[in-house]
Amino acid sequence: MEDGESLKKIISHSKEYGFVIPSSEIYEGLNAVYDYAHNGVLLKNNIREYWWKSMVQMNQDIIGVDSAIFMHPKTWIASGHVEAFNDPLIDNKDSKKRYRADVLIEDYLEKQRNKLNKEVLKAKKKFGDKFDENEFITTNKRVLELNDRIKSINERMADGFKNNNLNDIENLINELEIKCPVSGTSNWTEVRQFNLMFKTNLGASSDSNMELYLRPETAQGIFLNYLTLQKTSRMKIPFGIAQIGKAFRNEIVARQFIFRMREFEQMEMQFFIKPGTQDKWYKHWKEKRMEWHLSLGIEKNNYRFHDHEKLAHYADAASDIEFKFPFGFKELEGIHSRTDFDLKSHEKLSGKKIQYFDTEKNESYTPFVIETSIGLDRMFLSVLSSSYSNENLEDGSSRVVLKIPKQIAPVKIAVLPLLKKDGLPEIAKELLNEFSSEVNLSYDEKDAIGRRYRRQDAIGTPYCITIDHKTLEDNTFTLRDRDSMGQKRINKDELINIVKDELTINNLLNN
RNA sequence: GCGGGAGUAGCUCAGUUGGUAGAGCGUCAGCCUUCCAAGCUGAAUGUCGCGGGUUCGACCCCCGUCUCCCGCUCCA
Repeated sequence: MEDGESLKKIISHSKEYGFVIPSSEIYEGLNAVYDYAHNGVLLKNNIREYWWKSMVQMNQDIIGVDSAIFMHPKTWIASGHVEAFNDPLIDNKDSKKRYRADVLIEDYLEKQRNKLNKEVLKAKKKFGDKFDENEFITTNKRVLELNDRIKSINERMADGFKNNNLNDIENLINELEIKCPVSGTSNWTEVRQFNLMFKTNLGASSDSNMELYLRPETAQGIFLNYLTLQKTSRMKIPFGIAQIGKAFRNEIVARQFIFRMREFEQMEMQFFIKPGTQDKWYKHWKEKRMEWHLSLGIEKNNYRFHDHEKLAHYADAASDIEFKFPFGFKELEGIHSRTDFDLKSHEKLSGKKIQYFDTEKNESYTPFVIETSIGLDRMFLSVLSSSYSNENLEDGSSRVVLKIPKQIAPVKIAVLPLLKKDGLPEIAKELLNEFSSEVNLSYDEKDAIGRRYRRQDAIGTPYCITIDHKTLEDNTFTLRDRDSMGQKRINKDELINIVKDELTINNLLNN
């Protein structure tokens, strides 16, 4: 199947069977905003629960928090988002390529510096011991010009960026006749500012309000609360703080269904460690997190690590767990060694001491942090896209089946009376009542039994239980398996065991 | 934001050189049926993405706009 095709199929299947639907559709929808319908919520909740239990409930050294989406605006100054999330961008009209305007100038500058270095090296060789770099630069006319140019560009860039003056940046690009590396032309659009954080106002009246951002990541809610959480839970390093919540980014291009949305949900954990131990813990969490993914039982080849070469400003090591989505391998989860960057900058900006006191050594220090951060919506899409399959059956017919890992399937068992008479529906409903507090069930009495099986296949229900006339005599029923389509006769005790052994999230956790 | 493609019922799509819409599947009601969709009968469902223009008349032509997919771009 072609990639584009298969994503399209998943999108329409998602809608038709109540997983994910476009937001505000009666008003023509909103770009890259989606709502989760009934089966979608069930699946999403299960993934969330699986993550939370395995990270928090099963780790005595990890605690939880649920911080507010609104945070003090200074948070984002300290975190570096105010600076780093404001990109001036420019397009080349010929090549249709888009660049960060400042990077374009930086690259140009880099070239000039290389030129200068070459000249210096050449002269060095020529003059040997007698060479004086400063003298050379100030006396050689050509080199002096080059040096002055570099200086002046540097200054202008600093000015332009300080005042956020897009015109300055644009003029500089035009003056320097910077060319697009692809088209080789200087046919540029104007420079535009992209702010990747959503702004809103706190306070209803216009004179008393405060401008703030919707959080672009949940991590800062952990860092700001780090010391209070550590103290109130009496945690000792190493320990972690986990959080699940929404984050918002005004992406330039939000696309590919729920893969990149402007409003999304993160599940992340910040693990606080002693400085110097980051290599060990980074490795530890990389392995741990991969294990977690693989324990779901989705084909192993769908996952791979991607170690970052270019690191973000806060990290000293970073790796992604990538998943093979219908549109290729893309980031599913990030494991970052964040050093003490965040805590240190909050400490600096707030003036409050945010350190850990080590009672054994009687000294305090700023912990280092290892972060694991996974997109819940991406996880959802990975489950959905890897479980979707269109099977051709021996009898020439076909079926669409979602082979979702049983333990996180939205509906675990469908209870189906073979006929809707002779008391069969009544027995089915009794079963429903008996098990619905344990697992999510569904009841269906409409249409031929085969059709009902297919309906359950389409939403990924692992088992169907069919009540027939024999049930009236001996209390047994047919158990039909989603993946093999095989059937067998079981009694209620056996059903209880199946529920207990196969269909709960605890089964995943105990493996 | 650029380029390409697309938007008609829940889904997949058809639609006569412009005369205000159809099919299959699905859904609902009923019948028939003792285990893998496609037996029978009946029914509902669309401001043809949205707004404007041309026209006596627009799903169809023109302009704008929104949304989706692909490529580029961007990505803490």
